[in-house]
Amino acid sequence: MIKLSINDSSSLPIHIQLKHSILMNILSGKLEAGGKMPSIRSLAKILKVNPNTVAKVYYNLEEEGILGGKVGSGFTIRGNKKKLDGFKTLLLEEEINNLLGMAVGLGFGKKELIELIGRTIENG
Amino acid sequence: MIKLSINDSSSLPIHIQLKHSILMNILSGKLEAGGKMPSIRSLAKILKVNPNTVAKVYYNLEEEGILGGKVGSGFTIRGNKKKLDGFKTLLLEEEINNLLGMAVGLGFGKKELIELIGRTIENG
DNA sequence: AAAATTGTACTATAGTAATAATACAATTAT
DNA sequence: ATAATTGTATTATTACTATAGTACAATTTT
Repeated sequence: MIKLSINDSSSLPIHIQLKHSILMNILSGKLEAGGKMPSIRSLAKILKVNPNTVAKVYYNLEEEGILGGKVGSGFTIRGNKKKLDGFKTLLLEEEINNLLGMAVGLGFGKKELIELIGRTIENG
Repeated sequence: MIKLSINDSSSLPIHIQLKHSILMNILSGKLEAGGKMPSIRSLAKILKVNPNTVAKVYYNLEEEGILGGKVGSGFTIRGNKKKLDGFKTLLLEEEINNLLGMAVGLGFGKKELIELIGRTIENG
């Protein structure tokens, strides 16, 4: 089941959030490779967002080879398992590095950080 | 030594990036509580950014009690060690939860994640 | 006292993001 | 065949971000 989210209070533009959200759904397998994406109009309606904005995201993902679109039949998720798996690892590593950068910047040591992460994972 | 950074290719607006950057400098102790901030004009010149944008960030941090400004003498970093430490932990926990959310969303297990983090920390 | 610096405030302009509305062509469903 | 759906494209409008320029009052420096 697809689950997309847009946060109004986020400072990130909607099309960036939506792209990220769609990517997450594809990479997690909620949207299967080869399967069909919701139509631009239907998705726009569900998310209460302008169709132009959804189209923009779809076009963008098409340029990156993640989606393929045809008039009349809609957008399809392009297989390319390798590329998708690459994205997956890349995305997570990027997030880990963000966390690491912040922790180091704030003066946390490695041990301290790992400990805090462990605690957070257990309590979450 | 203060070290601020603005990324042109980021989707986040400059004033958000700058606020975050300043906050990091304060929380890490690079900018001491009670110390003076660079003047709006000088900081704007250094970062090659409009003075209005810097002012906006300073006003914003003033509202949150992090900074205090006076005409003629400039902005000062409001002590409140407790509040600053609170911010520090909050910021890091938020980042950890971001990572966790993404990992879970992508289908990674706790063990898998901790292992990957550990490896990334060592290799970083 | 005079000059320089600083925060504060305002107007104007340009670019991007997002919305609204409409139209057309290709495909699918009936 | 006809109708409905879908991608594609365009124009207009609004809001936000950032810049540029100017001006004034309070403080600091000289």
